[in-house]
Amino acid sequence: MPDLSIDVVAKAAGVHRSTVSRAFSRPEAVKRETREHILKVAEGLGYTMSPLAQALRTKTSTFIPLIVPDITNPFFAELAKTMTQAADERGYQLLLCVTNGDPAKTDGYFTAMQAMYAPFGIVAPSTKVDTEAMKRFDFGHKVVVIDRVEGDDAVPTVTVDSRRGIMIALEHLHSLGHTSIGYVSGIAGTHTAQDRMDAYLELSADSGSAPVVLDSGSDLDAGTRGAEHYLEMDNPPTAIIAANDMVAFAVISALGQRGVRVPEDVSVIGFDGLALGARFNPPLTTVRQPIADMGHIAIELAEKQNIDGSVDHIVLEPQLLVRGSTSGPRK
Amino acid sequence: MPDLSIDVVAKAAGVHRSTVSRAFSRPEAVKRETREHILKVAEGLGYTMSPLAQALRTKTSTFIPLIVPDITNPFFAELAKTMTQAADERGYQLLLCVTNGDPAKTDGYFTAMQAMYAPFGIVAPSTKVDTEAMKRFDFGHKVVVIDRVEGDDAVPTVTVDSRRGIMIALEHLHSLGHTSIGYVSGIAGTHTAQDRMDAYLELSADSGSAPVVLDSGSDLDAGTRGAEHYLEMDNPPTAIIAANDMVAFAVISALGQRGVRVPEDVSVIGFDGLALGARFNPPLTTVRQPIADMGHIAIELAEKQNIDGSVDHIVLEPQLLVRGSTSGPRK
DNA sequence: AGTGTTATTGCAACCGATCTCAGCAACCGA
DNA sequence: TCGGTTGCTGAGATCGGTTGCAATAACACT
Repeated sequence: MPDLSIDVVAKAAGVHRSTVSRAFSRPEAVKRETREHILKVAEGLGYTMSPLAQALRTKTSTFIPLIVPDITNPFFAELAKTMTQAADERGYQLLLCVTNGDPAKTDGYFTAMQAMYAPFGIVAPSTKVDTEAMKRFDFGHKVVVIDRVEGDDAVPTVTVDSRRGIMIALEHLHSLGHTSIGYVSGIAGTHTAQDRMDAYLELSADSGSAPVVLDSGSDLDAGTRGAEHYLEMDNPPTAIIAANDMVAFAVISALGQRGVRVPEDVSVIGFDGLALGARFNPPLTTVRQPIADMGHIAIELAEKQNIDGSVDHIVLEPQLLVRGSTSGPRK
Repeated sequence: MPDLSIDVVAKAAGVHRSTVSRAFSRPEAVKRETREHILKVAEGLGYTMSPLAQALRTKTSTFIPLIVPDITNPFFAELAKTMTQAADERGYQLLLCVTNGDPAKTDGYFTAMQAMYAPFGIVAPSTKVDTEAMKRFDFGHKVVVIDRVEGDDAVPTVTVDSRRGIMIALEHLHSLGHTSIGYVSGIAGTHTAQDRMDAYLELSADSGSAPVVLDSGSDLDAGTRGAEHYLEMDNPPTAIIAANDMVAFAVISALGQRGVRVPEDVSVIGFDGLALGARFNPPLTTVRQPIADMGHIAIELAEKQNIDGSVDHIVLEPQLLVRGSTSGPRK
């Protein structure tokens, strides 16, 4: 294809290139027939504007970075999926940035995105976000965080109500007759992770039963360790709340290897609502986060902040998703 | 930050901007001290070159698109993960493009990437790739496909030896004493999927036992249907090969819901070697694909093609990964 | 000293758009 | 008929770099 630039189209349409430019990016500024003619000619040539050149000139592109610690984690994968779509709908291109939990990489992405004139970015952190540090980057001012942040900082956030989620899990388990309910903390050192744990501790105490934290680690093996701890107990709980679905999988897997069956011997409930959970063995009962909504909302918040500088903190409602990993306690 | 352009740095360093440009992109063309001075000044200012401006001028960027049908599928997620890293190491930025199985989207991404001067791209297809159609796009000439393609076409590819993989699975099962081995086909209508199926049919016949295809669909429910089919059989096989890990998960899950236990009642072996499989219940025995290698190789192939136009077809060796979902047949 | 390299650096056009400003024609009311 | 809008289009500078070419300096050799 002979290089297609705006000038080529302009010549072909017999107008100046500034007119072509306007025909595309500010249609109302061009006489109707002229515009239609130009568009037709452009179409015929198979011409599309160069996003690069546009970005360079206008200092604003359509790249929007989604910074996640690990795309292999289905939660982030689902988030990425809905966000690509949400971004697409609005004419953005999602740029997936994987940090592997290295905060330094986040910084690197920030400056890179700044250089690409990204209008804003979305960060799904793996640690408690230090908004102060973040703000040291120009780009830190145009970011939406998918987690809670400390204080009511000037960074928009989307989260699900952790306390409510744990409450739902607890209620479900109570309604099945469980009174001794353990907890396995999970991957990621986010505020969200912290909140879930705190909520468990608090609500558990409220209901009169002593909390049993089987593991409070934040690495991939929390589930395995939690299961081991469970096995060592004389009087293990009859149900376990896992801080997230991945941990729940690990718990059930580790338990299964020792001959403990779910939900016959012990009930397990996760937190996330991953699609994958439906195909687990057994299908995982879980507290569902509206991941798709989070993706859309994150982008909306970002746009909103960009326009009027408003900083919102959206807290979504979790939902109980009953599948097969919970049942009444073993007699 | 006051806009940092090459001219600012040039002024600060007391040289012309072309010298600054060279100091960065063609170091050997600048006197050593000058270069070091410039770099120091730039560093002090916190300056980095605009990839956009560079791309615009040189007509070649560092964006490399990875086109996948579904990032939610752990196979693609793992691929994306290793590829981001591989890309990073070579100074590229991976642009994740999700098609959701819509071929039209692939076309769209092609032209978009062309416009961004991506030097090349990687496609992990969800259907048999039509290289002819692909070549109609300029960008189709700079793509590496993660699948086999028809004929020895002019498109570089990376795959794992499907036949060998199925053979490994079969051998493993045979060695455990299984003689009746079923097969559940899987997600994706790729050549790879086809090859696995064909290999099963052929090798199965070779070994004297009649092939039992429990399901040949290519959607997400293949596993579930396969399990149902299994349950309806009078003389079900004692082992099942699943076309990929996700399907294996679904099969085991569906079976589990009907009280059929793996591996006690029936052995199941997957194909992919997903990390997730280690945390399944039971941990999934599977034929491992060297996904990390595939990512690196894909990028190498692309670079190679870019440089000398060579088109290679790399076929990797799969490996048996024995975990907990296979055992001897039930007596 | 004169001439021929070779190493460095500056100059200025160019990549493909955007956008301000100016020019021009048509239209309006007095 | 004339000054004043209003609507549309063209000119040309600009975004932040790259690069071929020319200019200059430094050094070698006859």
